[in-house]
Amino acid sequence: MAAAHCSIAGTLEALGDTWSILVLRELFFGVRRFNEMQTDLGISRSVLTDRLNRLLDLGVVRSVPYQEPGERVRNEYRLTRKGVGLLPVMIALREWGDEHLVDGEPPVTLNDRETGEAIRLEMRTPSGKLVQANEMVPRANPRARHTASSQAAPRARATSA
Amino acid sequence: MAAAHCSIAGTLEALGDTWSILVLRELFFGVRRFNEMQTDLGISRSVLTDRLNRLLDLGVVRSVPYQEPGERVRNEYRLTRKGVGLLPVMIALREWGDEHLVDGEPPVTLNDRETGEAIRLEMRTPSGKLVQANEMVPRANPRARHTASSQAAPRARATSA
DNA sequence: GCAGCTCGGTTCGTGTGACGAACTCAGACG
DNA sequence: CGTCTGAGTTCGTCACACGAACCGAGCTGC
Repeated sequence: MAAAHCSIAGTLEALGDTWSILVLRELFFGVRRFNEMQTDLGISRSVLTDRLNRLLDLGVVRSVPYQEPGERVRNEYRLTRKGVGLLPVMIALREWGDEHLVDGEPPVTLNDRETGEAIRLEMRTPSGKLVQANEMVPRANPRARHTASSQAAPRARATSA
Repeated sequence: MAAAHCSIAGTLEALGDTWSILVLRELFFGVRRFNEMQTDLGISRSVLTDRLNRLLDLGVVRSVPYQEPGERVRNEYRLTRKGVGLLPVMIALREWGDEHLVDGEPPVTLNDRETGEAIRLEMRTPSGKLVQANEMVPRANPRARHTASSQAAPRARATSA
């Protein structure tokens, strides 16, 4: 059952539920506080509590005490380095949505802070060659120990459109 | 409630359930047939039927008749161009899992068919500048019509580790 | 020509988990 | 003292995912 023979399954098992990625999106956008996330997302409070705890357990998020003037100390949530590593996932989801779901201008963009240019994902080899989707071949790594032996063995077929 | 003010939410609303992305992973790996997917994934047959129909409705997948010699005509599933557009999402999920979940060799890689080199995602501007996660700023697009006015307005803060 | 096989589903009863609403708790303020 | 606010917790309900069983179209062997 959904053995992590490939890291896609592992990542989805960790974060693939209805809300985790949306909570992370809030954090990427700078929304860090419980109530703010809850009203933004329309998530139920109990589920938000649960998701934040799971993200803490995963080490994707950490909680940081803060104090507004004239308020008591409270906790807010921030991405860890591990959490920031999910940025490409966010960008990939956003790019696909912008291209295939939204008509007209995309509602949010991600820009280089220095030049202001929009940021896009590219698929390249280490030598810098830009690769298109139909030029790729999945390959099982012979050096990896297989947790689940014969599941979904890649066929070395190219992805066909 | 989870309004698509940003395409991430839209994409997740379309594909963000437990199984859709794993079904797509099977298709990327060349697994196209109902039973094969079902046993690979350990998904219940009813849910697999439902997910495939949703993916067909979305236009991410199309069904193609095929006939094995000495068998009747059956249907298999293939990615459409729109479906292939999700490849960066897959790669991003895999890269994160390889880096943060798997210890040791990653079980599956994606390689350039021509040179055999591994493929990685990079974040760049159109002018070719490579950008790191902490050099990015989310920005609301003023020209986009807002479906939900004040939800989760990006703060123009950088993502902080 | 009918029994049996395989693939690709559909049906159905059960259980987990997401939901909204209400409640709790700790400190600041008047 | 009472009230307000942010951050949760508790609880009853309901939808959806689950496994197991069933269905049915076409091919083969007898």
